[in-house]
Amino acid sequence: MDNKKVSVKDIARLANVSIATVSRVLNKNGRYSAETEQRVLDIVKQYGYTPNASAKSLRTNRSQSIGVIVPDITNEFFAKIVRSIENSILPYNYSVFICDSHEDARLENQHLANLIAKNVDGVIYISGKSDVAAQDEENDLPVVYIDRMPEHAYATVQSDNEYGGYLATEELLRKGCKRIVLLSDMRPLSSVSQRTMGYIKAHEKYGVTVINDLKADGGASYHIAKQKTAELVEKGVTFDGIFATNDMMALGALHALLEHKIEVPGQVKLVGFDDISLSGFCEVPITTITQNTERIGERAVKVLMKLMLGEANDAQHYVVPVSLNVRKST
Amino acid sequence: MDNKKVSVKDIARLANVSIATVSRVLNKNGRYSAETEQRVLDIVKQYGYTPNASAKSLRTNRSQSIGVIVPDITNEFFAKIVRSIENSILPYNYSVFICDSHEDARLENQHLANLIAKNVDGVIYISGKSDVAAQDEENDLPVVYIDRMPEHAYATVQSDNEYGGYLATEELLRKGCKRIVLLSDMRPLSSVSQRTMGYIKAHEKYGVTVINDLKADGGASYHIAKQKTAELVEKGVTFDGIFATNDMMALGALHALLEHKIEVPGQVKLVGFDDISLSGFCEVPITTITQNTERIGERAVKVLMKLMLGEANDAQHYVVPVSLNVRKST
DNA sequence: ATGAAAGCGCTAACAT
DNA sequence: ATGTTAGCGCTTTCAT
Repeated sequence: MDNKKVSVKDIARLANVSIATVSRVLNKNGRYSAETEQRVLDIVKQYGYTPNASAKSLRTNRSQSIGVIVPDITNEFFAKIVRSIENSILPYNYSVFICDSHEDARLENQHLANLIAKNVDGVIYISGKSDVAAQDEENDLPVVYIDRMPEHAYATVQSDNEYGGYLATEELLRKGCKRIVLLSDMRPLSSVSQRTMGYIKAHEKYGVTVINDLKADGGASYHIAKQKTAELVEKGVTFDGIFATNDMMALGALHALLEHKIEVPGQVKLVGFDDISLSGFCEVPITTITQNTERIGERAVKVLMKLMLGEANDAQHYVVPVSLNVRKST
Repeated sequence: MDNKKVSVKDIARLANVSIATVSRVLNKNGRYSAETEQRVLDIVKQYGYTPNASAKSLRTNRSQSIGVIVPDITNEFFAKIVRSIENSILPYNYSVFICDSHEDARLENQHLANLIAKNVDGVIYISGKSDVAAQDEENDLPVVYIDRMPEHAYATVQSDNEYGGYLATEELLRKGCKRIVLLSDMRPLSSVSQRTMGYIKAHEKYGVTVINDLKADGGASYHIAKQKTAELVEKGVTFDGIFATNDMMALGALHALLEHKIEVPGQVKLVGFDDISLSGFCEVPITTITQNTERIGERAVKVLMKLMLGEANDAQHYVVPVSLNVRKST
């Protein structure tokens, strides 16, 4: 965007070589003398030449950029993943388009179309879509799904959600809880059902019966969780533990309990999931499952690079470990 | 990225027109019959044709994408702005590159260079740089600065920081505080100095002397604020109010006070800035200044569009209103 | 080791 | 109203 942007042509002229040679030097393709290389590089530096990405992209059909589609960049958990993705791909000199889908499938598709039109080399995708990846199959765009796994996804990276659910529930069980409410997102997200599975398995392991009445489904939001919890209390349901499938819901539950003068962890113990900073900073710091956002982002980039370079011969599925972060609520 | 991507050429052939006509239809440049238009559009739809952005960009020298440089996408305040920017520019069919600078000037420059190489049409920039915008002047890339204002910036959008600082301090003053600690980021950020100015003006207005010993500078972080506040208490400094220039710092202060058994708002009242959700969810919900992230993003996009379209004849400086959100800490 | 030239897909003169 | 054509800046055969 300089007033008069210099091009290969200019560099070639100034260095007394052909444009082909300039291109070779710039791309380290060999077949030039050390001397020529130096000369070209000097001129390049002197004139602050940078190759025109559009031209390059047009010619090579690769754009050196990727897209990342997230449900809500405002959510710390997703923001951290995005940040890790960016950090991890920076060394490869890729740029990243961020698309916030607002948990809306229509917007997701629009964004995906935009990204394709922009010639991205690959996409990292946290999709709200529970099912298939139909349109991704058509075009052979490399896509790695993270956090939520649509069926038939070829490449995925996710936390060990089931074990996380297990750990969370086990923590409650070990601290003596017998009637544990499962406060879960009702959307058909793989992450949620996996966490639920962990909840069930922990019960089995500890020989405690899962009580279905204690399931309180709803949206993933703070408000719904708060309301659902309040309802349970007001209906007189007895319970001594809550496992919320994410921290925002755990926080909502906490507030509902506190408002009803129920002591945490005295009367009811509480575990969340994600480990967003809110869970550590609230009235009663909440025990939670830490997701390693750093690792998730790194791994997603690694896998995507593999796909983009055509080095992946078969499906790529990665699971990153989670850990229990015990705080005051248990 | 389809297996065999269709091009204007294909569409032209299939529709029995020239490629020029196809281009005209697609860009609504007129000089074609309604009938031709229909035919072309049908074919386009039928074959799912999308123009190659690289080619278009190469030809027109515009990429239909912008860059956004933020200090920390993980910070809810910045994330909200990013989201608003995205929402606002979506209708124009621009894509946005996100660059997280980690508050690091070197990274900022690298990102900026990358963006320029990627041919972005403009940049929205939350810079850590306190000074100038030297290199932006060279290349005539449209840049709008938000939140933090380097000197000589041509286009800026920011909150009414001074008034925010005034409102915050006034709230403390009106509730009877006489000795108000200013807990501020020591980095030379325009936003901080403006808020400080508001703090001073409020004192003047209410005839209360500003006590310089009560200034506690430090980084913008939770931990530093907590530590600084603890120090004040331990040194036996008397104060009855704290104005922290952002919510994370306010939270740090709150925790330090609580740990020292100082009642909030009983003994010390506290006001923050930003209105991130954390400030509403903590032990003692913190009174704060709400920044209208929505409006900031919208306005930034409006201004940037103006610049990109060459419609701005002179410097563009916008200030968006703030408001006081009274909670429990005052 | 180097150069000439074709062509990626598109837009915009310039014809007609 | 429509077509022909040059050329954006680059990579990549194919020569030499």
